Amino acid sequence: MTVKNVKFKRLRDAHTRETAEDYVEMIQELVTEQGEARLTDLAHRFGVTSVTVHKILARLQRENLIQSQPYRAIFLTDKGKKMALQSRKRHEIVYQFLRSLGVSEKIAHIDAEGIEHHVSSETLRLFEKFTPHSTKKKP
Amino acid sequence: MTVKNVKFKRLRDAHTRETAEDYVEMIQELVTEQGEARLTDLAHRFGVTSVTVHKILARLQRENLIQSQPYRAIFLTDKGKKMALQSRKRHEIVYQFLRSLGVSEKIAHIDAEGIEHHVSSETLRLFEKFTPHSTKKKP
DNA sequence: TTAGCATTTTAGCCTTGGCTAAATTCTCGG
DNA sequence: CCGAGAATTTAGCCAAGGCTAAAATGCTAA
Ligand SMILES: [Mn+2]
Ligand SMILES: [Mn+2]
Ligand SMILES: [Mn+2]
Ligand SMILES: [Mn+2]
Repeated sequence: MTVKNVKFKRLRDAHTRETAEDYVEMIQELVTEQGEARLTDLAHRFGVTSVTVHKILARLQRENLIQSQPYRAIFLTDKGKKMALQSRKRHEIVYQFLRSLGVSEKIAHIDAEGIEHHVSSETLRLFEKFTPHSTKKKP
Repeated sequence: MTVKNVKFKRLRDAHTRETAEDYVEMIQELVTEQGEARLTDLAHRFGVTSVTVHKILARLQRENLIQSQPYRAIFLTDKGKKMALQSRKRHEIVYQFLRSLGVSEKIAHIDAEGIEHHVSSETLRLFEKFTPHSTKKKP
């Protein structure tokens, strides 16, 4: 592997991580919203079948990101919680940065969902730096 | 597919589009640099085996993006050229925008390689708008 | 000219993320 | 309690993009 194609290696690795990041983020969201995440909720949110979700969850469990008993709800492990927190933070920074440029809410949501998996920490810091703080005052 | 999850737009489809974009872009680059693109060149540039390239090229030919005879060089079709041009333009805008924020060359190259596939035309226009023109003067 | 090296192709394997069909398990209203 | 409907799991299919091993083809230098 030459120095030139390191960037394509990163891209492939990013792809294998994207699914995990989106899933742990969504599981966290569901647990916060409604106390637990069910397979069916995930299928609805991602717009795929329950079978697809089931197989992805098997991988995430194998990778020690989630924990669940057969026919029961899904919860994040400590490792999963850590990834979810980082992913959510990254997602939010990218989204707010796009909004600050003037990207519409709808498009910012769509683009952030993809971009979030490809921003290095260096780029992320710069996105933060150039996002005006909202400094919302209490009314 | 509800309106809520359009943003998750079938990860697999997104990935197959990304591969096509990177390949036609690279083929165009090789044709410009050295008159033709060979399978081996692509394998070297992407850091994968020639077998992997061969299979991807079969798909691209099936999708009418490239054209080639057995054991000969690979060329873009008109459709492929169109995609390559758009991809190259997008790639360049993303790269220059990241550089203008202060992202290092190395990291900007890596991040642009991933981000380029996830920026809508709306976001792209705003990236352009906020990238200072280089206005390099002749010495 | 041709032998050997380089390139391309074929065969066959794997993992991931899609799907449908069907079996299993759970849960809740009557 | 119990059965129906909902949720989950299993089985089996597909395509894409990875790989190694080996066969086929192309090319060039001696
Ligand atoms: Mn996300
Ligand atoms: Mn995402
Ligand atoms: Mn590119
Ligand atoms: Mn790319």
